[in-house]
Amino acid sequence: MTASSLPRAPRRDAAANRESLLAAARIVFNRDPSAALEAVAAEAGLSRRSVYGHFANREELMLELVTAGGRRVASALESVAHPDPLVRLALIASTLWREVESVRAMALVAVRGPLAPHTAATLGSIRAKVRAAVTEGQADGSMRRDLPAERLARLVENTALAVLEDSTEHPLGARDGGRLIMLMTLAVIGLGWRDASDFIDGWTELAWPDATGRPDATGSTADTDVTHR
Amino acid sequence: MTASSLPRAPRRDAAANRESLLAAARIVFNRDPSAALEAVAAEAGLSRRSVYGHFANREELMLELVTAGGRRVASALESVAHPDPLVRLALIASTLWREVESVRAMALVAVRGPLAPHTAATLGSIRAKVRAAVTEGQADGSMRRDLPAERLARLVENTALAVLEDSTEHPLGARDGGRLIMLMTLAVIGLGWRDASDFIDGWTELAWPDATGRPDATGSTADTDVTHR
DNA sequence: AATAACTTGCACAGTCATGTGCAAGTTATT
DNA sequence: AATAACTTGCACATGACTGTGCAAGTTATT
Repeated sequence: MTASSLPRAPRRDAAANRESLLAAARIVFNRDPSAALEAVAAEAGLSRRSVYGHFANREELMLELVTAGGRRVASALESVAHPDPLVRLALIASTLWREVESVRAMALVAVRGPLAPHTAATLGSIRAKVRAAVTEGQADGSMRRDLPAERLARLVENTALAVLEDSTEHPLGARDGGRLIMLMTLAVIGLGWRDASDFIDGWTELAWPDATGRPDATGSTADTDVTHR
Repeated sequence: MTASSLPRAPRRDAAANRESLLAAARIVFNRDPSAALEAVAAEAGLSRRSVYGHFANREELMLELVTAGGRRVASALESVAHPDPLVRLALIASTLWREVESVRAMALVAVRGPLAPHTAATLGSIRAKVRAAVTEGQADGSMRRDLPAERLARLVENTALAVLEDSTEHPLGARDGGRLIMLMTLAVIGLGWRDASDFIDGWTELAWPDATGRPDATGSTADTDVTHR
């Protein structure tokens, strides 16, 4: 006796298909944000027509994709807090690394398209956090002062994206990627490479959160060769 | 008596229009690589139809744009040579800065599209140069060794592009831009910000080529505030 | 087993951009 | 002033993609 004598409950496999479509969209649109829905459907193993059974139109699919990603990223970033602005920046960076897929999807769509304003809202909260850390770091002398905070913040942001992008074409293990994005962030912010390495190693909160004691969940690509100093 | 009694010589204004179209294409496609030819024609003050009077099709326009840019960049880079790989890298960076427009146009098209192989050839020569400098720098200890040369070279490349892109939305004076792109390159390569600044100031060949003695040709945006240490 | 929920294929209308043909204009050149 | 070179506007064919309607299937649920 769920709800009196109403027609019936929606089928469960439909929800699954909906998820398949979203997953497919993430993959396909990550390659080419303007790919046809046909391609998405194919990736999901469904027909183009059925896409419209789950989403009103292309834009709604995109929106769903981006808001979901946005929520993930935003919630992941909420917990980031640390008195030292340098540590905080590194934490933001490595957090983003853990959300690569979401971040990339958003970044690609956010560039242009009708969703730009929508994504800007989510991306905006990240920007604010970065911006604050940078201003603080410049004030206490731990970050370079030869550039205005706004520009430095944008450079940090773009560098992170660059690492993220590069890692799609040239895959990186989870832990190596996390370290690399921190290294690059610290580099842009003004640290020399040895200082950056030492800095990361000096803070336990910047160590890779290793549930077990084993190497790497995502499989450490030999390519990286991050020799830790 | 130029060439016997042939029909006639081509008109000169036609060539001018052709140039207008190329210039317009550079502007429009820089905003949106997949913009319609209509937009390009409009930017050039011509009709869409006339585009086809100068170029067989969209792709030919693109090709022309990219090869022209490629030649400029390539020839500008030919003269870059220096025993010290760090200086060489900085020189490559600042040379690219001087070719922003060409570089951006190429980079945007090179990403995807049918011209990717074509641009790859031109970009390839830059890559090789960067790659060589990096390998050399790692060998003599002047560049970070915690990353494999390939990846480091790509990071340098992407960082330069990031600076270039950022500078379109947030303009930079010619000299400030040149300095910034060198600073970022050196940062990625491993130098701390003070070291990078000192390094640039220490080599006369890295000083901004000031024909006269006056500040800046492109107008120095107060935004930059590059306080030189 | 009955049935509503879902998928599919197809047909169709609508949009947008490309590329071409042609006739009528405008403009540089001789 | 004559004329070839060039531009323009319009019409038209084409192709890729979106979004919708509907009939005929398939499948989960009761």
